[in-house]
Amino acid sequence: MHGLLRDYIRSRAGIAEADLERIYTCFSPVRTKRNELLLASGEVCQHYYFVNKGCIRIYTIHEGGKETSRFFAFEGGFGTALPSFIEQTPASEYMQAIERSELLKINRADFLHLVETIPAFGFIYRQILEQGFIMAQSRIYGFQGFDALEKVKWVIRHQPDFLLRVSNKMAASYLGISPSTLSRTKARL
Amino acid sequence: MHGLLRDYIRSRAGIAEADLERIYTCFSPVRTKRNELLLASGEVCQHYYFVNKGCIRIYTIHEGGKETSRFFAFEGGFGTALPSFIEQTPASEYMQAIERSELLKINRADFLHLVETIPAFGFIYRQILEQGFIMAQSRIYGFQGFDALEKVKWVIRHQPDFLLRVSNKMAASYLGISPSTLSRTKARL
DNA sequence: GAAAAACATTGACCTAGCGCAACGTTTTCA
DNA sequence: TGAAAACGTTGCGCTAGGTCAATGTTTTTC
Repeated sequence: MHGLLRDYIRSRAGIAEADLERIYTCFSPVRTKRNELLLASGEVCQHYYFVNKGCIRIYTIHEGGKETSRFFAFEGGFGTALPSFIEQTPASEYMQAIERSELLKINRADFLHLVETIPAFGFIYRQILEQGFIMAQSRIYGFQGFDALEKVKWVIRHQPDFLLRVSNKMAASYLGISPSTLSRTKARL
Repeated sequence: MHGLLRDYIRSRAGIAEADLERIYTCFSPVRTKRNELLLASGEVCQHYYFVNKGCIRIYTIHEGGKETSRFFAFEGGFGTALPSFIEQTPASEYMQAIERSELLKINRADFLHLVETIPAFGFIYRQILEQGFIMAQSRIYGFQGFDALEKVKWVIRHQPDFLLRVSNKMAASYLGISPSTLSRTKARL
């Protein structure tokens, strides 16, 4: 149950077995069906999720109903609606499991407590933030000035199975192009 | 000299006077002239900067010479080429003072040491990362689907003096539109 | 397992905004 | 302080990619 999580932590920081145990007990398993909503816009996010199996998507819906996908967490990744989770304000985003998934969730109080009392966990959280920051920046700024073809090539290079696991519509909204354009672009790869 | 920095820290975390002193001694003052380069692409970033007066810009140059501005730090803000600073890899970005500025800089070893030995400083760094992440996301994803006029209105609302302090060219490259389009857009506000 | 709903693909049309160029203004620096 | 370089603004033509709609395919639901 906690195998992937243990690997995640162990590979990033030295940690005592007792601390690992303490961490495990804070995470509880959740099973979802396909497209199950984990958080709706307007709610305050109370949990951080770790993906054992399946996939989480974070997205927003603009006026007019258009969706923008911000982030996907696959097996072995963490994900949450960070602004809401951190500041305990109503989320502007939605969070859903886009496949039948097995998740581990931890509530905010426990999470912050672990961050503050287990140095290795605090370190890992800092890493998550740093990496998230770096990834988001490189993806997004890299995209400035990319045309559709370059964006698609970029995602194929950096997340090879992304286009295979995610629907066209979601992938398009992640890349910031229309589904039609993504279709056309894939056709001429 | 350290007044702004003290305010910054004090307003974000309770901290002992002795720890504040320790922090000060790690920061050394730097004066720059207008457009002075602090870091060139390809170099490894060794310093974190705090802006006492003036402004720092982080930007990249694509093939073809086109610039993209990623981030501006004004008075009372922190800035660095984070990916390079964190991972000690050659930076893909440039960092410059775009005005005659007074900065405080701290080197990486001292910075990490403070993060690890002064809890309040570690907390503040985590806050910087969290806020940076949130800001970057909200700016960038908010822009998905914005047309030029909406982008300009957004920046006027969120950073009212931005367009006044930053050249058209830089502002345009920050908003992801061409200087011509920014000119035209401002003309019809 | 059949009807309905959502999705992918492709074609036709249209527009926001880009590149380029011209021209006036501001900044730089010797 | 004066020449040269950089910048801001505006006009013009072009194109990448958006919307809308039609058709076929997959998924959902009862």
